[in-house]
Amino acid sequence: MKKVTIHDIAKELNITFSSVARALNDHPSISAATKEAVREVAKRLNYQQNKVASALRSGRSNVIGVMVPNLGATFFNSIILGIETVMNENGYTILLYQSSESSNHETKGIDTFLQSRVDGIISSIAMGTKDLQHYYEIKKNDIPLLLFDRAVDELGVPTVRIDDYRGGFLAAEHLIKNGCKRIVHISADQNVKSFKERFKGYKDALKQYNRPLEKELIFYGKPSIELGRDCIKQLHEKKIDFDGLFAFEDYTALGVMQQLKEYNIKVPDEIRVIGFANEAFGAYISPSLSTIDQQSVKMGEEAAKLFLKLNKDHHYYDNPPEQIVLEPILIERESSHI
Amino acid sequence: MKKVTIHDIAKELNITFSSVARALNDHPSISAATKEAVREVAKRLNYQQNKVASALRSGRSNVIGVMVPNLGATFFNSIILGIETVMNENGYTILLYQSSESSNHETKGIDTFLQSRVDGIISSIAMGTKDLQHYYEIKKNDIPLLLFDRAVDELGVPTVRIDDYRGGFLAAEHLIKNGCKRIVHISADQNVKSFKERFKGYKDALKQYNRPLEKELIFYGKPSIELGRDCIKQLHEKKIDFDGLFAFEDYTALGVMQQLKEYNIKVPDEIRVIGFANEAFGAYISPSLSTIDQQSVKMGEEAAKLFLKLNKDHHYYDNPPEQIVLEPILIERESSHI
DNA sequence: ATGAAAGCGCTAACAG
DNA sequence: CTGTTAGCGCTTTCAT
Repeated sequence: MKKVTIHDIAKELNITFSSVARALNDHPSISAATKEAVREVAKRLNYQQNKVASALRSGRSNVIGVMVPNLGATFFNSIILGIETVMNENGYTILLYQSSESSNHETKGIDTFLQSRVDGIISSIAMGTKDLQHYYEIKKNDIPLLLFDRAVDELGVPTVRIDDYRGGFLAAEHLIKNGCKRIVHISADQNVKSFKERFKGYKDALKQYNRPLEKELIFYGKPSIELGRDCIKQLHEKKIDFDGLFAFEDYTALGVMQQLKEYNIKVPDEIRVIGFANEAFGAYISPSLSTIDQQSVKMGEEAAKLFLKLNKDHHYYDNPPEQIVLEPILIERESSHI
Repeated sequence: MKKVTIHDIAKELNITFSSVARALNDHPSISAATKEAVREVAKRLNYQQNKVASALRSGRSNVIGVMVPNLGATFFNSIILGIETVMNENGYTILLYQSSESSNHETKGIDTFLQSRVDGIISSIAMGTKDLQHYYEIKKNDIPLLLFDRAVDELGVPTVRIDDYRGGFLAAEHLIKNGCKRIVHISADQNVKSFKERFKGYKDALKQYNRPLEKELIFYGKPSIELGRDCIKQLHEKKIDFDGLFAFEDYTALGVMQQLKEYNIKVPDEIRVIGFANEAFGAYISPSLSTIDQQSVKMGEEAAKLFLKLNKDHHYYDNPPEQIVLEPILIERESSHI
């Protein structure tokens, strides 16, 4: 079945194909009668606009490239949900790419986006990315770029993230207010900005409430259940005394709770625990896990909205890059309650 | 910055743009020397192929439309992960669309896919979809269509799903083997095929082990924690005796466990519970939840692979539609163990 | 092995 | 209000 084009419609009506095109695009200088007739024939012939041709000619594709480090993470899936919802309402479609935290894949994805002539790119930078060359390439091509979560100021593009510092502060403050005197913090690789910020929030909360920062209460590792268990084992072996624990992400906090249970140490009675990220499981384990919500769906929505706002008049890069910072939300559950 | 095209490269080398095109596409009848030279200049000028033009002319876009009912569900996110991984390795990019379980949205999405001249569509049908018109439209356009999970035979297209019947059977059989005499089943809307099949598996397991099917042990409702709690409340009020429970999905099973805990009924000692879907939280609650794994990532991978295989020689619809049925996997955890 | 030429289906500037 | 015309950047057939 040969695809029907505007030429077929034109022939049917004895008008030119450009009139048809205008009618279909609801151009003001086309009579209502013609529009009506064109639409009728278009429907009858089952016409489908060829967006590829349209994109080639007009230079606009109505496609947005969305790049995430990891499609396996709830956080990024929620972001995609937010972006897709808003973008779709505004007539854009999502071209999806996963960098798998690799700079190479990321570069390939961005190449694909540029080659596909996307109208913009919304991305969260892969952990493996040191050289930002491929991101500069986007700007050089004058393609709107927006970064979320794993953002970096150096690029000078709009960003949406949450206030990790504030999240860390809230978590630590919450434990302090719940009577904790010696609060352990488990963190990770300090060149991931969010983790560093959470740590900083913790430190400043201690300072503000006149608590000392104690080296023996700080741990580092890779986000995992195992990390949490290990830390508790170490604390136990070294007989280090503590009554609160703030883990930089929920799975680590989960490991902590599991290991404490094995040692028969009661949460929250003896140790109060809080995580970060508000993973789905936290509400269902017992005791349920207090945590900091990152508003991931909202982050996606805000990213899309900011993008659309800045792109409205096609002066995306004209002003200093706007930065949206979302408030983290303290979720108080059983694990931290006195 | 004006985009560089094959014409620019041609000018630079004093050859025609068609030679450049051929060189870049590694056409056999181009000398190695020319190819080399072209590639060098292309790199130097930072040439980026315009896929839009290529797609328009060739009729192939290397884009696959992926439609899911709900981007908020872990299940579909895992499927997307599987599809993206395999498709990406094979040079395809994913155009993503969410139907939100609405037939209208779904139709709009499929229109977009067709207008974007995708090379194929991989979809899971929205719950709200009764009329399959828009899916027939895809076939009429001779665009390869593959359905996963929410598949329907009527369309006569390749499908990938898990054996829900077998899953239901495995779940019920597992409870029987763990000594359960009276097994409750919670299901839902029986016009969702998967749910009906799970129920059928349950019934046949009972039959095979010479257990009667008892109406008072069967419940229906909308997948939710509340549903699980409600059922337990009803069973409790009516003082119905039971020692096993198979919920058609994990959140319902979670509600069951929560309510049993409130009644101080011990799982698994007094009641053994199993869910379906292997949601992330199941491993972390206590007692941990036994369930049936749906192999969602694998389902996505298999969908992509089958699509690619059938599309290899561009005779996608030439043979009777291939059906892949994945085996559900019984995950034995604490909630069902004697 | 390379060149010439046509055209995919549309948008948009210009002309009337 | 409608028609004419010229491409967008590429693939591909037919010549040479």
